[in-house]
Amino acid sequence: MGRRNDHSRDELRELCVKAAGEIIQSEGLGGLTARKVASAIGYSPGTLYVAFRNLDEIILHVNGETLADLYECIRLIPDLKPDPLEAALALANTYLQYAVEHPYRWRSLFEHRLPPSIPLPDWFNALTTRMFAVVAEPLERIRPEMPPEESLVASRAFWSSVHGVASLGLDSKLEIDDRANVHHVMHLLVVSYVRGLAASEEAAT
Amino acid sequence: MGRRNDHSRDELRELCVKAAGEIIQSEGLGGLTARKVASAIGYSPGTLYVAFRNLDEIILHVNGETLADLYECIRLIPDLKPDPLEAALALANTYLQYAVEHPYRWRSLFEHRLPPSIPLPDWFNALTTRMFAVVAEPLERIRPEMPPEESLVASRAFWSSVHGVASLGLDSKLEIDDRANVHHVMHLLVVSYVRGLAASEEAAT
DNA sequence: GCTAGTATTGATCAGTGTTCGAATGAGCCA
DNA sequence: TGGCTCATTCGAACACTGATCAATACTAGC
Repeated sequence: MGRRNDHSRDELRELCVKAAGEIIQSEGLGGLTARKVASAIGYSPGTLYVAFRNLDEIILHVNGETLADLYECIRLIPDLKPDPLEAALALANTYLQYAVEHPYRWRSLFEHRLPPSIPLPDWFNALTTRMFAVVAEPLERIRPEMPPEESLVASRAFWSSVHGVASLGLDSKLEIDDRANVHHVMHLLVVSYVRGLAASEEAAT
Repeated sequence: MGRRNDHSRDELRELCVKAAGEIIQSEGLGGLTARKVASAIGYSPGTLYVAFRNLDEIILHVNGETLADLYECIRLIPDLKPDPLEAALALANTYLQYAVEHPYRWRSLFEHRLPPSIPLPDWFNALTTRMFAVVAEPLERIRPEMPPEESLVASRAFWSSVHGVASLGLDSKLEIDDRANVHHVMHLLVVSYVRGLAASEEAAT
């Protein structure tokens, strides 16, 4: 064939990301292949590589959408829950729920890794930062005197640990019976962490 | 060639796991291929498949060794640190240190995933359980009245959250400047969690 | 020295990401 | 309308992957 011009380059990129997202959603990151994406959008494999440098770049955009999606799920929580502990619990539960409902998309966020030399692009990191900001807000309400550096650390500690529980829990690496218990573990983590954070006037070493 | 009988089947398995472990250690899970393992032990690719069902099985054994290794690093900590908070800090720091020092081996523990239908073998799960037991002990000292189910949950919450911080931190997904700050985040997590756990007489919902 | 049987091989298969020369057809100008 | 140009698209090809299995080379027993 030759020039069809059915889609502009930007439309092509969008098509690729959409198709790749659907494949990841239903088959997982491991089920994603260049040929599948190509055939899903009705182009040949070679065409993917004029729209993106490689498959990694496509996956990165899918993950970006997932991050944005997750952000939408949590962004309003701090406003809806005046009580910091309740807000923290809602954030953690929403995260866990998202992971349960979109297991493959969520996993792709952590399964996918760029070659060690290549750093994540700025637009991607911005999505992460924005998310931490949502989490930081209720924690700051717990200890208003906390300096900004400290709140940064507190939000990272909180969000990573919530992620850790979700991650090991849903991978059944917790050696704990059923799924309900993952929620139990999450609850204990959040309650303890928030209570401990509130109790410590000086948290640094 | 034909029958060489240089090694018994068990020796062959050991050789494979050793070679695979070294490849993972230096090139990561992604750098592991059946052909590399075969050439490292001086056999042809086909021979791997008489010793193991597939590559996954080899990786599982490498991960098992890593888990055992990590266990050796932490097992004595509760005895050496009578103070529960100090023990918890030492456990978390040792975990983080292990992850920093053996990044590829450690990552392989979580990067590798069996097909969804196939559960982890019992001998592997036993290694995980054994590890949680070490972690549970200092936490029980914090709240001696805690029933066994509760201590199970508490140790899972603790260890998963420590893992979460290490995992996101070392993947530079924390959006935080330098590596020293990962330790800072870990410290805050442990101090807060332990303090909060101590404070809560009733932790369940 | 022969034979039986097994340990080992390596060519082979179907798949992967990625590349690039070749083919096509849209848009432009005479 | 005819012809030209060149961006766009294709798909064969490359080097690789995990896994299989008929053929082979060897050891052990007699």
